[in-house]
Amino acid sequence: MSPDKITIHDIARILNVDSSTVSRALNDSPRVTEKTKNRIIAKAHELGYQRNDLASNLRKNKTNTLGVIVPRISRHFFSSAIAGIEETSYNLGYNVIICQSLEQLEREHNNINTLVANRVDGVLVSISMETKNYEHFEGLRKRKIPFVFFDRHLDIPDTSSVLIDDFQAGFDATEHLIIKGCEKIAHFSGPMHLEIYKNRCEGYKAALLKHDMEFSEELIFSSRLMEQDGVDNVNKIIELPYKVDGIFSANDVAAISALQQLKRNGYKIPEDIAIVGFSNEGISAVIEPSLTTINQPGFDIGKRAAELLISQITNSNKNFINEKIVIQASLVERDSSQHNMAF
Amino acid sequence: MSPDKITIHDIARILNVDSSTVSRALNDSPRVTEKTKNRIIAKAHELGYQRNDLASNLRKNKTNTLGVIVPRISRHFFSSAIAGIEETSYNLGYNVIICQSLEQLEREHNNINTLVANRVDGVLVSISMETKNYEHFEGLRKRKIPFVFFDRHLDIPDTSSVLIDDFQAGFDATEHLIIKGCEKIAHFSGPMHLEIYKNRCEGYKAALLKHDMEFSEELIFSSRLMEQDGVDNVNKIIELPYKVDGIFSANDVAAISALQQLKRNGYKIPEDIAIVGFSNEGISAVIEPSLTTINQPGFDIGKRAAELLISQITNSNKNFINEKIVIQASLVERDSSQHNMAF
DNA sequence: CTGTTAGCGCCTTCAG
DNA sequence: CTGAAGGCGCTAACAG
Repeated sequence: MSPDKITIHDIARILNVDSSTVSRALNDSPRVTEKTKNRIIAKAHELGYQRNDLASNLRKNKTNTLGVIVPRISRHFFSSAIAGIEETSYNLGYNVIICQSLEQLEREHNNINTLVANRVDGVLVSISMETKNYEHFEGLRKRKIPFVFFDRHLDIPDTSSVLIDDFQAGFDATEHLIIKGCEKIAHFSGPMHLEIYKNRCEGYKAALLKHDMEFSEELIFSSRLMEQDGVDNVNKIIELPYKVDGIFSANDVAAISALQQLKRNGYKIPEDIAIVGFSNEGISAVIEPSLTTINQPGFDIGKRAAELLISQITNSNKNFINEKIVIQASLVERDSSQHNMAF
Repeated sequence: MSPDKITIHDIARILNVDSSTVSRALNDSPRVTEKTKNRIIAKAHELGYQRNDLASNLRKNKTNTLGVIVPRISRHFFSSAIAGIEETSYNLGYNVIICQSLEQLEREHNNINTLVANRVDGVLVSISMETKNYEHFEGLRKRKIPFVFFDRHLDIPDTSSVLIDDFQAGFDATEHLIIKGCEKIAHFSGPMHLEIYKNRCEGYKAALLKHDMEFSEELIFSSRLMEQDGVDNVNKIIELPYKVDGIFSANDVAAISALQQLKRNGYKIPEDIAIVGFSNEGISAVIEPSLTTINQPGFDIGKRAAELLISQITNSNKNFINEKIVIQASLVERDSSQHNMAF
């Protein structure tokens, strides 16, 4: 007999029991004698048996697998979130299938189809920049596959999300700059149809309002989350007829490239211009202490999202309830999270 | 009929054909009339049918799924590699299941079991720091599941790997410092039982030798890839009775934390001490231009590894051949790879 | 406590 | 070109 492809039937035949007994023993059913159970387990081990989860899952109609869709795995925030998801899943006996949308709606659509075809028990998703409506998520709902948004979400009724309090974070970041004495604060934003960027911008505005500072559209710079954006924005800021002495960047990429571009132009940070940028575990470790950051706890968000999803899977009566977990982002001068130990 | 769980039998019944015809049509078999094929496809679409890949895979004994095991997803090099793997897999119709070993042998073992149970068609793995022998990979071989190492590998007969030319990279890095005029060059290493760190160190030694420079054990600092290591190493260097004017760090974490610690101590980079550190797409974008890096093309390695594995899966006669793809790491002053556009 | 039976949903011979 | 039949490997009812 070839050593690959041992089945419960092989074990059953060798031990002169029925395959269902083998199945029960291997699943640690209490309805098998300790003795036969041990015999079976020993033999299975000896033969190097590995259950075929495909068959098992097909039969049980449950895969213990979560699907995850992120815009881009290599963005540190998302890989941190995936690490959190994986950690929770591993502990709770779930596998994880990862998909990237690469910010494309069509791919996000395909990802969902793949996950459905693989009969995942639930889906965690952070939407692409192109995603503006939710019809493709209705397919999941129809199939009773629960899903939870994390970070980038759509405002769909009866849908759970794990989010950062972006309004508050934007407010804190801006107020921090105001308190430091900044008088002209620019804001680097992201695609404005994404809730997270809208909310961060609202926080920015609210902080200005609270401190009786003038708001000007001219100081809002949109962005496609590219490195070049930070450079371009700095070039525009330098051209302005007045002096900008603070920047609140809602995305880390622009914050860092802006920092470098400012330095190239002889600016001192934070003396000439203070910067507060969004960041997350790890990245802030490599940038200068001069750059204050709003820490996005990606790992924690992943963990919480996975926990929430799995609880919805387990208590199937709780599917598709509207549960919002809002996590506060913290303003830090220097990120000392343990997750920056390796990047 | 509930809208979830449509099967080929449902479609067959509605259309008064046999389920096998539906199966054929949906798989675009040439042995079905265009007309019935279209009828079937239209109806499937209308009902929102999604093939149950579990059943299909079980029957076909092929999952079109690759398993990936990495030490830690959130390390940027690995998330880049995963991005490359995912990209290739997506294009070639494969799914990807991701596992983390978290640098633990036991988890790596569990990961393999999980992947086997899920009947992946092949495995891509970068081993944990604890992995020193390969008995757990023999299980894969027995089951005829091909696997390919990338980056961190074991030297197993008849096993393919996609690697960086670490010796050459270490040599180049060190020679770069020598040419810049450094006379005392320290080396920050990693766990020495890992081939990659051993080879980088050998490259370092070879460069010193070529340029008639003295090699001293005192200037080799080992590391567990923690941020603290760079700090500790710098503190030791400062205490030395002679002046160290160059550092070649075989790991990015130590390079960056060392850079910061040196600055805290008033050193100017690269005037007082020049540093060359390993890095990879993205990370070097956030560090100072003063820090020269050896760029590890993680995305490319992932791509190549996935291509190689899938080709072995496809040509099953080519399984378990010893194919080594060696990729050159490039020394760059400033990484301008497109993949650093977002992190 | 163990065996028998019957599928999970799909694909693939083999007939017609 | 299409239908009938069988089985991938496993589990869950139902007997005994």
